[in-house]
Amino acid sequence: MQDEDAFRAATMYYLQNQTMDVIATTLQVSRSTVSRMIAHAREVGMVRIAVEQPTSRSGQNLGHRLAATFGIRAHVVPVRPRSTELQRLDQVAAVAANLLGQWFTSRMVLGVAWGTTVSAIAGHLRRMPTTGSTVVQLNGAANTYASGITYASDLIGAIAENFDATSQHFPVPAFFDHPETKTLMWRERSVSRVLDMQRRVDIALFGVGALTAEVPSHVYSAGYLTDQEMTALTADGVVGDVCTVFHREDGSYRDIEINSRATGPTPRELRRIARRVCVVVGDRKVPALLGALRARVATDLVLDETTAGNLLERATARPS
Amino acid sequence: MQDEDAFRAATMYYLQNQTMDVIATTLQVSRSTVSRMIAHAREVGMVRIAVEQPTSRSGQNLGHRLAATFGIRAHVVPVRPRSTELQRLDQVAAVAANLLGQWFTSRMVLGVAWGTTVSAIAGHLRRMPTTGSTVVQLNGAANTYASGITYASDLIGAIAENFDATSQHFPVPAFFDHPETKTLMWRERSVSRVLDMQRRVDIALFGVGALTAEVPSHVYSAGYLTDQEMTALTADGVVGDVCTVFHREDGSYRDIEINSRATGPTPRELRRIARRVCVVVGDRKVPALLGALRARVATDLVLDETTAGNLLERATARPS
DNA sequence: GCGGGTCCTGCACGTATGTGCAGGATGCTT
DNA sequence: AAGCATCCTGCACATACGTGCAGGACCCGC
Repeated sequence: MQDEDAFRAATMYYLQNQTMDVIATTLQVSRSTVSRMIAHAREVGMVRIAVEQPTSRSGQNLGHRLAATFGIRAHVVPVRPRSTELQRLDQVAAVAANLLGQWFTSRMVLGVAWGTTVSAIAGHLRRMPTTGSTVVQLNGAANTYASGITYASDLIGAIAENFDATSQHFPVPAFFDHPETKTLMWRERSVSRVLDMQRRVDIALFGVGALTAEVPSHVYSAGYLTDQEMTALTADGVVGDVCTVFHREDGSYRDIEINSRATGPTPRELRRIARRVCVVVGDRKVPALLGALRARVATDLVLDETTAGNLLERATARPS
Repeated sequence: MQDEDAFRAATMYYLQNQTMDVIATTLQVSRSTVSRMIAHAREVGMVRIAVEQPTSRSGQNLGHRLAATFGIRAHVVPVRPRSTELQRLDQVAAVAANLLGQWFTSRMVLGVAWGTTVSAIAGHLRRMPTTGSTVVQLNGAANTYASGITYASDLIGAIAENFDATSQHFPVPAFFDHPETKTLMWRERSVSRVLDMQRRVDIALFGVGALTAEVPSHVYSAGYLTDQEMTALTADGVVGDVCTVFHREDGSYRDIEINSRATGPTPRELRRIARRVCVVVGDRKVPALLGALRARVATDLVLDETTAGNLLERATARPS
């Protein structure tokens, strides 16, 4: 049996730290095969590696300070000082994927937003079979120009497949044009089924969108919003969004017209979810992130250390 | 900060799988230092590695068959077919130590027996700081000839130290000469304090002693039992012991005179403990192990695969 | 301020590990 | 049964990693 030998090899390698040569002899195969078997074992999630903050030490480091400031669990990812934002995204996504793999188990429901960040995370997931679990899309994804559904749909599908979970898509646009349409659609059974599932989410996974971005987030670039809408948002003091629901830097999100047409859960709705994992990379996202944290959308924050530093600085420099 | 950098290095290495060279550049140290930092991180338990049985597959393998036969969780350790018993002990102990490290956390109470097996496990523990936890000795250790206390005491102390736990010794002989002495001692506060702690044990760790051993177990060799007592045990059909309480191959342990003078918990008392980890190596221990399992002393069994094979064979060949 | 610890680092070397490639097995198709 | 595609293996090489050793920083105590 394929996996059986991989398990033996992985056990001998990681738990008993034998060299691959010894394992090869035991299993009567070549050393290279053992190398491949162990790689396989890692890929299918048979091997789980966790690195934990040493418990001691006076909360002087970024992680503890973030935790103390915002009442969240912070996972600060070390990155090289001069790495590009894309590299950082990759690193942070790798860590987030690992964490998700540890937290998500059988019979759970995972809610995911869609976007560059979540997509990067999906790319780093390591196969981990579960049973009876579900992956549900948190916000709509079709826009006026392209259906956009393929993208979000592939993403959800890939994540679900990774966990052997069933996937639940959300067949609505990111924003409705008219609030009334939303009200009506929300009564459709095809939609309300998804909404029901969203209420059962155990872990939510999302990034934040930044309105102020030099490189605009997917939501703003791909024709989801008109110029007119963008202007209105700016005038309202909006800095970004979480799951297509916009907010200001102080964490408020009321009286923002477009939110009545948005399809994702509001911060208030999100807060009903036990574990809410927010993954962020990029200094330009700091104001949006600050607002998101003040709206208490996250219980866990995964970010690179430079962004973390900037976030803390801005949070303490301009207390809301 | 020492640990801080080790954490960064370990994260980059294990979670983002960067090469040590890259990490060295980032941290501005030499690659060898990074290698040492990561080794350090592993040693202090900052890195946790678990290997899990792939969930699938038709319970044809030893682990599943053992689990099904005895209603326990079985952890079968792969070993080289021609390895010596000492090597196997080493391998199995490494795995057991790893499992213990995963299970034992802050504010728990760990009960340990003492003996060759437990001693080997202690040697493989990786440092893992906890708070508010306790390690308590499960059975007495002084015999007629030598105090024996040093040995058991060092063992308990070493395990406790590994977890930053307080240790609770059990200052009584392995066996009393007269049952009445036991009764009286059990009322002493110094003893009853330990007994109270034993009742709060969350995880128990022990091996099994085999009476039939070619190489006799510590308990039988070191002058703990007289020749006369050994003869009596054999006549009674005794095959081995768990925590100095003897049992027969069918799992019964009543009407064995010496048990009334033994200091360890009986199977019945053990069964009150939620997790009971039995670690066994050696074919000669199979009959004793079989009896122990039938007495339901264990919830988790860690053993090498040849012993596992023999155990299953004997269990099915001679159903009690 | 000087000898003698102890601890830590980088170097250099040998060993352990990952991977492109080519040959062989297996299984499916025609 | 031959043809073809796919998968798997071992070889050989390049790379990555662990560790003994020697030099330097630091800390004491006198």
